[in-house]
Amino acid sequence: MMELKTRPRTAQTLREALEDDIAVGRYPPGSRLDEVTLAKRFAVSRTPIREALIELSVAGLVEIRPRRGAFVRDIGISRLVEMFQVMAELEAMCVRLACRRMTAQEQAELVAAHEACILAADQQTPDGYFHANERFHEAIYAASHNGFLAEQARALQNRLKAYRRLQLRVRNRVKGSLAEHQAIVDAVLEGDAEKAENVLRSHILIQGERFNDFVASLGEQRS
Amino acid sequence: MMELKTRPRTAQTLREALEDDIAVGRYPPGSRLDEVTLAKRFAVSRTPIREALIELSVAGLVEIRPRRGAFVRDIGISRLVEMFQVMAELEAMCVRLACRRMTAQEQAELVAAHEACILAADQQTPDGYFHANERFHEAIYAASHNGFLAEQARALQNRLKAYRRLQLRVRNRVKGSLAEHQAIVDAVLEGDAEKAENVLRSHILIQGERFNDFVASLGEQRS
DNA sequence: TCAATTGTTTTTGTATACAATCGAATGGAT
DNA sequence: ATCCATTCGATTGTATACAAAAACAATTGA
Repeated sequence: MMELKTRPRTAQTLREALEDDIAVGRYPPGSRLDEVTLAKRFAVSRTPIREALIELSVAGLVEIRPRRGAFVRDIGISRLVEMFQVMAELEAMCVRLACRRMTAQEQAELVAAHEACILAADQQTPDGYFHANERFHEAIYAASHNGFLAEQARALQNRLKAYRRLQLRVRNRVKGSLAEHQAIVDAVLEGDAEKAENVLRSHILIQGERFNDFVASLGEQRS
Repeated sequence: MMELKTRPRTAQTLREALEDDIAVGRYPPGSRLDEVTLAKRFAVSRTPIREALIELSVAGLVEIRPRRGAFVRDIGISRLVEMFQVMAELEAMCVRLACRRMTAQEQAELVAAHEACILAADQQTPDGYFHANERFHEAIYAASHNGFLAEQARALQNRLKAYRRLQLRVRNRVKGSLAEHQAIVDAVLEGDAEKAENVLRSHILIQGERFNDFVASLGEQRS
């Protein structure tokens, strides 16, 4: 047994805790989320656990099959590609708007985030790059000045988190990602909305494709 | 008092029932959704009511302020415009994909839906047009062959339902909507993805603008 | 040996009971 | 009369109890 009872100090919600556990692979896709087990783990009753699971199911991370329980949603590769396609379009929309509306501070933040990415890439710390990358994209969402769009983008990014993380393991992907970021920053600073949009769109789409390759290569190894 | 106890025969879920009640204006924006009242109305305990409210809050229709209850989300005019902007982009993406990938049956369904719209418009029954219109857009979502995208589009359309309904009351809007539909169908049949995308995008955006006008005109009346 | 049916056990779904918090009302002081 | 504090009521959040359904196991029959 010997389970850690719960996450220590941070007063996050149950939903967030479960979200992280799923993203980090503690509960792998397809696995069953037993209510009483979770209740014991977090030292609460089943009620708040159920409520958290319902939230996650609406958010799409978990699938609740009536009368038989909650399962970590196992996203097929084709659906994953679909999700990256939508993500690409949302982000493209974000930069397009950002080009027109972003303030000087927001431009500065974008550049700063980009430089943080470069730094993190130098240090060969993939997790560091992951976080810097999140900051970079967040800067774009915020600069769109469309709060609803930003929320949608964040929500979807969150759902894809686990897969994006994996994706960075692909050979030379960090380097490529960085070059694409550079092109995006350049286009934004030039005010070339169309170019920025196109570069960002393919920056995201490429992730879906690379992930596809990644999975395919796993399949080859096995055979 | 004299409340109807619950919707009669249809075995919809609690969430759907509340969704409809909100869309139809039974619970206007900003109003409080008292758990015990709802529980009595639907003749269930608070537990399933709470779970439904949580679903609605994640879906964005309801806002849960901790320790003080659930409220029908009052969407400000500017946020509404933001939502229509995103909706426009999602639908544009749908037709773009649909142009490339739709089957003959799907084309036929789109045309059929369009004809149903014309019919409903002739009969001057705004609610009839509303439903025919939903069918038309659903045809486009489905034809995108991107299941995730279709889900997102449906979800957002659902959130905007109440406002789209109101919006059709604007003078000559049905006529204009119909003309736009015709242009979309034409472009799709020609296989002109770019044209279809642009027409559909402005078809949605116009709704946000018209809604804006609508609200503004209400303001004038009051003063 | 395998299939099917029945009985047991586990787990979800719902109701109810209890605890904690918020807000309104009341009362007192300036 | 107004403002602040305290108390009481109402309502949310959580725990527990109960009902119903599904998964599982065992036993019986072919």
